Amino acid sequence: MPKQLNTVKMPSPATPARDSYHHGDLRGALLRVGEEVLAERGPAGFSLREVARRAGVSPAAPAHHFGDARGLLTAIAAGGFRRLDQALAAAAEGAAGRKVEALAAAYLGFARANAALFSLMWMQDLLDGTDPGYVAAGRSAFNSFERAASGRDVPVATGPHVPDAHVLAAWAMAHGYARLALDGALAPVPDDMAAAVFRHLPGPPGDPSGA
Amino acid sequence: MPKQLNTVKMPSPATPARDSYHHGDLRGALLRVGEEVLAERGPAGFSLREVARRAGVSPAAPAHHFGDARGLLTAIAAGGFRRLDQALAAAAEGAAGRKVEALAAAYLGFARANAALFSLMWMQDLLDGTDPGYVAAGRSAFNSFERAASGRDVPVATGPHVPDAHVLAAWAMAHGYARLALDGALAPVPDDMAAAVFRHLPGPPGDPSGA
DNA sequence: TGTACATCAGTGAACGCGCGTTCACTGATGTAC
DNA sequence: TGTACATCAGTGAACGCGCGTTCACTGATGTAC
Repeated sequence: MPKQLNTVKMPSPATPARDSYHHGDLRGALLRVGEEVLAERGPAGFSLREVARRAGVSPAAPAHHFGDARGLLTAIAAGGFRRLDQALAAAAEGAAGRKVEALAAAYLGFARANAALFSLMWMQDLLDGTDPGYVAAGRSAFNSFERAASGRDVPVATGPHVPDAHVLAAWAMAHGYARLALDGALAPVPDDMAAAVFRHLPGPPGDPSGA
Repeated sequence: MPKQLNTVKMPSPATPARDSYHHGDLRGALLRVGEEVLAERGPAGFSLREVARRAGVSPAAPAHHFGDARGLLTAIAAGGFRRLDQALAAAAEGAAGRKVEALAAAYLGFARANAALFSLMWMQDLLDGTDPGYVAAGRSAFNSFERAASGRDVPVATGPHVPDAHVLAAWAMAHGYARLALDGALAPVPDDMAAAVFRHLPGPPGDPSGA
C-alpha cells in the first residue's frame, strides 16, 4: 500500500491561533488556563498536558516557566491566597457589625466562589509548601484575618508565630464551615444559616460577643 | 534461539501464602489492607491494584466484593464514620467538664490518628455519596455530636435535618481545627493549644460558656 | 547601522508508567434430590 | 449417603488510557561590538 498523501495537518480547533512562534505571555496564560482546568476538574483531575493543550502549546512548553506540574499548582495556589487576603481585608474594612463575623462570611464567600482553588490551597502534597511566594501569601492572608479578628495591629509573621486562641478559634470555625459546605456535608442546611452560625464566633477577651 | 527453560514462577514474596483457591475472608482483608494503603499513600495515591497485590489476589478479584474502586473506598469511609461515632459517644460519656470541649478534642484526636481516612470520609467525588451504609454512618456520627453538644435527646435524622446554629458552630470549629492541623497549616502552633481554642466553643443558648 | 552569536522559548515525537477494567476461564463450594 | 450441577470466588493475560517528563531540535529575540 502506497503511503497516503499527506493530509493537511489542521491545528486543533481548540488551539488558539498564534501569529508568532513565541506565545507572548505564556506564563500568564498558563496561570489563567490552569485555574480554569482546576475549576472544571478539581485538584485530582488537574493535568499539565490539558493546560498546555488549552493554551495552544506543546506539552513540554510549561516546563520553561514552572518547571513541573507542582510548580504551576504552587503558583496558582499562591494566587489564591493573595485573593483571599484581599477579600478578607476588604470585608474587615467594610464591616458594619462585628468584624469577625464579616470576616468569616467573606472567607466562606471566597471558598464558595473558588471551590477547587480553595481546596488546592491546602493540599500541600500537590504543592511546594516551601515556595517563598506561597508561604508569604498564606501568611499575609492569615495576618489580615488576625488583625481584624483581634482588633490589634499584628505584624505579618516572618517566622513561627502563635496567634491568640480566640483568633485561631474563629479561623477554625470559618474554615470548618467552609469545608463542610464545599464537601456537601451541609446539604440540608439553608445558605443563610451561615450568619446564625457565625454569631457564635468568639471575639477578643472581654469583648461582648453574640449569642 | 531456543525458548528458555521455564523458570519456576515464584509467588511474589509480599504475597501471603494461601492454602486454598478461595481466600476465606477476602472482603474483610480488602477492607483492612485498603485502609493500610490509604494510610500510606493518601486518598489520591490509593489504587485497587495495590490493594489486590497486598491481599495476594489478582487485580480482578476485588470486583466480586465491591464492584469497583469507588465501592471499596465507600465501604472504608463508612467504617471511618462508625469509628468516629464511637469515639464521640465515648468522649461525651466520659467527659468531666463541658461536653462540647471533650467532643471537639475527641474529634481532633480521631482525625489525627486516622489522617488519610478522615480526609477520605469527606471526599464525595471518590465515593458513592448515596450509599446507604455511608449515609447512615455519617448521620449517626453527627447525631452523637449533636446530642452531646446540645444536651438534648435528638433522634437520628432519617431525612433532611437542620441542627441548631450553636451545634453547627461547634462542629465547624472542631472540623476546621482538625483540617487545618492535618493540612499542616498549624505548624507553629503547639499541640496543647487545641484545648485553649476549644474553650471558645459555643454551648447551648443560656449555658455559661468558657472564655 | 549592521552583523554575529548567545540565549531564550518553543516543538513534537517518544519513553515508560501504573492504572481500572474486561474477558474467557477454572477451581471450590454447597445444595437439591 | 452419594452425586449432579448451579453458583460463587477466584485467575491471569490483555486492553486502552492519559499522564509527566525527556530529548534533540529550531525559530525568534536581543545584545555586544
